[in-house]
Parts: sequence; structure tokens; C-alpha cells
Amino acid sequence: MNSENKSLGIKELAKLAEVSIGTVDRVLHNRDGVSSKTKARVLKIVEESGYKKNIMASRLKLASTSKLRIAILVPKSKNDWSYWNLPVQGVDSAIEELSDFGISAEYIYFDLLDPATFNSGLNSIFEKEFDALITVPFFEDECNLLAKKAQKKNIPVVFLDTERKLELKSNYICQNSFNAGKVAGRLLNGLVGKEGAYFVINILNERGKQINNFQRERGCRAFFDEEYGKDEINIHVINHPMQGELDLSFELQTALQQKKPKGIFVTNARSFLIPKLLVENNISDTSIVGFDLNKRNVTFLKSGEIDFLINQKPRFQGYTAIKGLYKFLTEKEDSQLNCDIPVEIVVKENVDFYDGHFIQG
Amino acid sequence: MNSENKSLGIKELAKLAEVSIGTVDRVLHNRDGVSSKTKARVLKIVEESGYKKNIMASRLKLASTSKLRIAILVPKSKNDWSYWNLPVQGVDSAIEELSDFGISAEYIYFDLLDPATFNSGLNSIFEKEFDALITVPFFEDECNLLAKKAQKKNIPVVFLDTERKLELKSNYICQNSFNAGKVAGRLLNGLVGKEGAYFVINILNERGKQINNFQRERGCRAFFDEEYGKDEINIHVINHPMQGELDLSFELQTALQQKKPKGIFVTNARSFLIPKLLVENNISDTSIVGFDLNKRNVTFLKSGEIDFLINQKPRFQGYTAIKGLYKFLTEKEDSQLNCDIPVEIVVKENVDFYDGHFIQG
DNA sequence: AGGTATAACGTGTACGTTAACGAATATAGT
DNA sequence: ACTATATTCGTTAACGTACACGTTATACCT
Repeated sequence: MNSENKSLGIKELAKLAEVSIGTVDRVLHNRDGVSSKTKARVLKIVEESGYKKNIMASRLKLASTSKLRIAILVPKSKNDWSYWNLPVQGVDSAIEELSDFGISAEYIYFDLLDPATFNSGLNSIFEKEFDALITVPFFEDECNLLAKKAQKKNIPVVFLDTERKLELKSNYICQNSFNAGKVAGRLLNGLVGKEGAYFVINILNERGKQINNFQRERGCRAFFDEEYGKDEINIHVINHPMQGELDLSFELQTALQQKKPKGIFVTNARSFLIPKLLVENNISDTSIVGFDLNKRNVTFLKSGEIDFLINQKPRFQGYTAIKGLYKFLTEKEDSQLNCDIPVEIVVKENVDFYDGHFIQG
Repeated sequence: MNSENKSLGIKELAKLAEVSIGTVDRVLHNRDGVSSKTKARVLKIVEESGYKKNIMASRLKLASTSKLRIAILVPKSKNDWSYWNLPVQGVDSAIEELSDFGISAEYIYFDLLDPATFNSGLNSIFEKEFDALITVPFFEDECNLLAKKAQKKNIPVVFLDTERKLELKSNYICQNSFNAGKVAGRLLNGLVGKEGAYFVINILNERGKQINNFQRERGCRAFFDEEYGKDEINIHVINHPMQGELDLSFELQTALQQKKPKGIFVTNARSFLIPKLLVENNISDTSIVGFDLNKRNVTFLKSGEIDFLINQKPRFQGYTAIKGLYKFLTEKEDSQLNCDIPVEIVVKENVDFYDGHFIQG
């Protein structure tokens, strides 16, 4: 490696290798039409000089002829403040930043309840010959197929939101849910202490997403096991299916009544349902930890009825995915296609900083 | 505003205005040599078309002739793991990312204890005609002078780490210390509850930086005032000057002995000094909140002797400053020169995510 | 009128990379 | 030996912007 920052270009390389820039170009893009001897010679020079292509010049040329097209396959948003708008916002602003560089995004939506819509979305994407794909791994079989097809066609895929083990190694930009659960455990334990009933409430409304719920539950349990010894702390788990808006099972009601929870960990974004429940059941002094900075959660955080929220930084996920794909597509550098989103702890006093600044939010 | 993304360029503008690209160029850079009539006409077209210069092409051309040079004036680091290496690391990686775009950084160091070294650094910077300056506002008078001089020379300045009110409006990329103090208050209160002695320990070792300490103290007090009513909670404040490594004042020792603190907020990075103190004085069940992810702090966080650390994201500050300045210098867009760094809450279970990923750290 | 100064505008080249085009050389087939 | 066809390589024109330089037109002076 030569450490000079003279940033020599293809022209100097050509002079050094005593060939024309055309030949150097062919070697760099390993197109054919160059003899093995000269190819070796050029490659040696390239190595020794530590050549790095000038991205500006490259993209300037390429943007005119072939734009990079990225497909985004995400769940249909029901309304403007739906969670799935957030990664899309992040994608949008990354695209905006990179607009000069000849990159564009196209959205395709599917129905969370219907794998068939996911599949048909996929098909149209593969037909249209996109350069990359961003999506969420909610349907296992479909995603395994997707991964294979993408590998064959050699287009990179980035999964957001959830890390689901697939047959092929894939790229994930999401939070480690197990760790998030451990963090939640610590936060609750700090507020509640050793004594007092702990609840984990899995509100199960969307098939496929449950993977996160259970990982978080496991993480929370792991925290208490590590802190106090295995099964030393009893955690009452409630799996509460939910189709409509607010349909409280008998089980949940009676559990609340009998066990008087001191600490509740809601493993998804619907922790805002709990405060009302507690009031109705005459339970007080209960700490709540939940996920996501949706409107209702933030309202309760600010009123003190929810103690901590954990942010998955959905906008940042979308933003990072685009930036990573851009880097990969232009520089073959895949280091940014995988990323552990930090478990961001949000309280009343710092929540405001997370609403405005999407890059960090 | 035209919302088409055809991204028309100077050439199309020229055609629309029925002039040559040279004239359009002159108008865009408002150089003279163009009549007021045609200038107006061109400007109208520019407005209507929503023209945005192609940054790639622009920088490609400019990088050859004139590189953007940014000066970084920061405190001398005593060793490799000094705090001041962190913003520098962030600067470095932003520079690395932008290296193709013709931007370079040059470091100048000063002695935190000696304003004269800050001044001489400044002078050499102004002599060398840099395009921008990143520094820290530790010396008030000197920074007021700096701001005026920079304004006269029309070079942008970004202050990191600390928001100090100067005579001229300036750019800051730093955490809101008052808010950070409020967050610390909430965290401690969650662990300790209403009863129990609260301590705020200001370990004052570096002149100029004390501004952050006191803002954090004020924030912490504000939290308790808001939560329980004004002065309802008594907070014992200890201002502890410190020159050498570990020099415990009589005051601190006796205060600890007499009041048996349940919650300690250390308003700077030296919270790692406290656990040993507590052991020596036979005090247990005390919660500690401190700042910064330095080695010793993190060690105690992992061992459970420190409960929470607040991250100022120093690397991110440096990174953001360069990116913001680049955007400003190339696009006259100053929105990213001011930035509130979120108050990031770190516990044992999520600390590992903050060490590796500098962009977020 | 002839000359010169200056304002107003157009032209050309470069930045580094890409890729089409064509020229040169080599190989094969008759 | 003479085409025909590959193989290997050099040349050149873009991409959009920046700016030096050249060109024209107008005004002003003697």
C-alpha cells in the first residue's frame, strides 16, 4: 500500500503499466479483451499503487447512462403515522442525499396478512431488473425463495427490522431483540427491585413479527437469570392475541387482578394499551417498558405512565440500508450492509431529540 | 418549484434562457460580465426550474484545482485513550468518506491549561487561509475574538462539545447539558426513589469545561423540582477540584461518611473514581450515573458498580461537523452545522453496541 | 473615420471514469 | 499466400461543472 494521497487515477496507472487507459479500464472492470500478461502487469500496478477509483467521476459518467435502481418492498401503511412509514422516510432522505449520484428508489407494498401479495411484489421486482432490494423477512418460506433467486440473479438484498435465520446468509440491518430484552430487564429491575411481580406481555397481532416478541422475552428472562440466578425471579408471561383494536382477554384481566404487577415489559409497540388497563383494574405503582416512539407511547412516556421506551430507530434503518447499498453497488464494499442498531433507551427527558433528527431516530 | 427529477443541468438552463452555458455559469456564481436583463432572465429560469447543481460534476472539477481545507483545533491528547481522540476519529472517518471530493483536514493542538497556545494555533490557522474551522469553545474571550475574525474573513466555524454563549451567533454540535442533567436525574430517581440522599459531584479539573458540569447539575436539580416540587428533594452538591490523579478532599470524605448517599450523579467523565471511594468508606447500595464511555467507566458499568453512563457521542460530533461543513461549503446549506446530540443512555447490556460503531458512538 | 477600451457573451478544455468504436495484430481456414 | 475472423489494444467522446480565454458589440475618445 502506498500511503501518498496524491490520489492517482486511471491515467497514471496506464502510464505506469505502459498501456492505454482503455486497457486499464478493461482490467479494472475485468472485461475481456486483454491478454493475460498485460492483465497481470496492470493488476500488479493497481495493487502496488493502492489505486482507488474516483467515485465522483465514476458516478458522473454512469449516472447518465444507467441509474442504480433500488426496490423497497414493505408492508402497506394503514395511515400516515404507521410504523412502516418510518423506514421509508429514512430511505427517502438517503435517496435525496444521493440523488446526484444516479440512484433511485421504487416502493412496492404488500399486505402483512397475505404472503401472496409479498410474492407478487417480489415477482414484479425481479421482472423489472432492479439493482438491489430492501425488504422485511416476515414470511419465512417466501424469504428463503427470495434469497435464492436474488443470489442467482446476483442482486443484493437487505432485510430490515427483524433478523430471521434463513437458509442463505443474508444482510440484516436491525436491532438485536435478545439484547433489547436484556436492556428492558435491567431497566425494569432498576425501577422495581428484586421483589414485586414481573410481567412480560406479548401482544401478538401480526404474524411473522412474533419472532421479535419472543426474542425480547427471552432476553428479559436472561437478564434476570444472570442477575439473580436461573429462575430465581418469576416472570409471568402473557401471550395476548389481538385482532381488533382493544380486545382484552379474560386471561389478561384476571392475571392483572391476581398478581398485581410491579413491572411490565411489553414486547412490541403497543405498550400504550397498558396504562388504561391498570387504572381500570385499580393497580398503581407499576413500571412499564415498551418499544417504539409512536404517538400514544410518547404521550404516556411524557405523562409518566410509561417509564422507558426502546427505540429501534426505524428511520435510521432505512437510511442506513440505502447508504450501505450505495456503497456496495459502487465500491463492492459490503461492510455496511450488516448493522446492529443500538438499543436506544428513551425517557421523557430525551425523547424530544429523537423525533426531529431522523438520522439518529 | 418543479418536482420533476429529470435533474436538468446548466446546459438545459442555457437553452431555456437562450444564452450560453458560460453566461449561466456567470449568473450562478454571480460573477460580473453579464447584463442585468439577461441576469434576471437566467435567474428566473433557475428559480422556476428548481435547478440544483450536480455536486459530483462540480467537485470533480474543483477538487483538481482547489481542495477544501478544514482546520481542526483541539486539545492536545495526553495519551491514546484520551477523550479528545474521539472527535478526531470521527473527523478522520468523515474525511476518509469524502476524500474523493477534494476535502482535507489539518490538526492543530493546544494546551487546555494555556489559552496562549489556543491563540497561537488560531493565528497560524488564519494565516494559512483555511476554508473552515472546527474547535471547542473553552476560552471565552479568545472564542469571541475568533468568532469575529472568522466572520470578517467569512469562514465558517463549528464548535464541538460545549455550548458557550458567545457575542456572535455561532454553530454548535454538542449535547444539551441541561437536558443531560435532567435525564441523569430521572435515571437516579428511578433507582433510588424519593427517599435517600442525592449527591451531585462536580469534579473540576479542566478550566473552561466547567460550563458543562454546572449545566448538568442545574438540569438534575430541575428534574427533581419538576417531579416533586421546588426544593422538595435535597441535593448535596460537592465541587471537588482536582489536579493530580486521585486527590480526595476532606470535604468529600466527610460528606460521604455523614450523608450516606443513595444516588450519585457525577457531572463529568470521572465517575470511575467513585466506586472505590464507596468501598473505602463502607457505603453500599448506592447508584451512580456518570458521563462518557471511557475504559474505566465502562469497566465499572459492566461490573455493576456504575448504573448508567450518558454518551456524548464524541466521534459522532466530529463526524457530523465535517459532513455539515462539507455540505455548507459545497451547497451553502448550513442546516447541518447546528446539531443537538441526543442524550444517549448506556447500560451494561447495550454498551457493546456503542464501542464499535463510531457513527453512532 | 479610425482606433481603443470595456462590457457582454460564447467557446473550448479540463476534471477522472466509462464504454463504444475502430485500428492493429494474431490465428485460422482454404 | 490470401482472406476471414478473433484477439488485443488505443482513441475518443461523453457525463455536468468551472473557468480561462476568445470573440463580438457597443461606447467613447482623438
